[in-house]
Amino acid sequence: MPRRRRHSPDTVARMRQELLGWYHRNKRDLPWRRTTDPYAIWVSEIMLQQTRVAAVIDRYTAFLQYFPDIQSLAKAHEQDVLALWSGLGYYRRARMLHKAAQSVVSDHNGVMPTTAEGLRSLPGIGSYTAAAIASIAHNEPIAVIDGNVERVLSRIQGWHSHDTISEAAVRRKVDDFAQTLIDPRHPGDYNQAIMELGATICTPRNPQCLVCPWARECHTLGEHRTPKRAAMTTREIACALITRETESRTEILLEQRAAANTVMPGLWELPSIELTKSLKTAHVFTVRHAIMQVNYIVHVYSLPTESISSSAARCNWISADRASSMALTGLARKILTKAHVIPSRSRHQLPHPPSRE
DNA sequence: GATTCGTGGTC
DNA sequence: TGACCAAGAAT
Repeated sequence: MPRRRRHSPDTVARMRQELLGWYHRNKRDLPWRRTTDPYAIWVSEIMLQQTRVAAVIDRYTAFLQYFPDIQSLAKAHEQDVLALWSGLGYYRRARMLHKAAQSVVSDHNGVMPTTAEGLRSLPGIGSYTAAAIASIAHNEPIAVIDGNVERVLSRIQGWHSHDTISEAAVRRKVDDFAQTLIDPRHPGDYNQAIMELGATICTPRNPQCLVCPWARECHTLGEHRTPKRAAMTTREIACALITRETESRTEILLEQRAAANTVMPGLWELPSIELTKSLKTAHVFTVRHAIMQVNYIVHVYSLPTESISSSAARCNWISADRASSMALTGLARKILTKAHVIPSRSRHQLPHPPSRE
């Protein structure tokens, strides 16, 4: 027996009109909405994965300035790609984007696949990103399902997992509903519109139902259940701030994380030292830095070079000027900024172009 | 299906 | 103020 249809074709048509009308009146002016270049759309979608719009805007602009097309990205050094990603997090995204660009050049004659199915075969492009690029850049009528879409549609229908309905089953219902709702004439705008609604109106907390274009269709007006998260743990660590002066410049000792490391491989950070061996007299300051489920309390010590022993194989003297444009971890960037070794990034100052010798 | 991967803004 | 979380993908 077929499931009861909750929305007639008329209702679907009205919802499309309500959403697209709201979007055209309220959409934010974002840099990736000013282009139709599939490569630029791609870069924006990778950066936006699990990352807020506000954090992406300047990084997107800088990335496209230094890698304006697939060819320039494909021939870049990975360290320079990571340098432009420094501080954004989830660095695997940058490495996969780089590898995917090389794959497009070597295996696809330099031309990106144009369908969601084709895009899906590139590293770093999953179902969401494939649908986003195909719909926005090529008008393919395929619905995106991200955290926003899942929340918006679940709230409208009052869907949530419980004893007899698994999360996967809810997800399948959301998929079906999303694909029913998408406007086949304006798939890119429709997909961006429903995400924009989730990001600005139908937010996780305190949804603005009074101004929501879909309030009339919504069964719950903002109800949403989220699973509890694992508690954060706290860990105390220490690192060494070691500088030296040459005739013309300040240099800082930095250590490159091993390529085999599962976390942030290849990125640069301050040499770590044992907490117990740190000297109180050499203490500079303490910073807090949360990475995933761990809240780090980081003690920074100013130490002589000799205190870095046998494990210093990956250490290099780096000029302060160059350090700021390298692939630093977010923590290293935070410490070097606080210690005034490198300048803080102003909002309008783009990251320096990758420099290599 | 559950884990893992970063970071900084928000309330 | 610290928990929450943001346009996911890979394994």
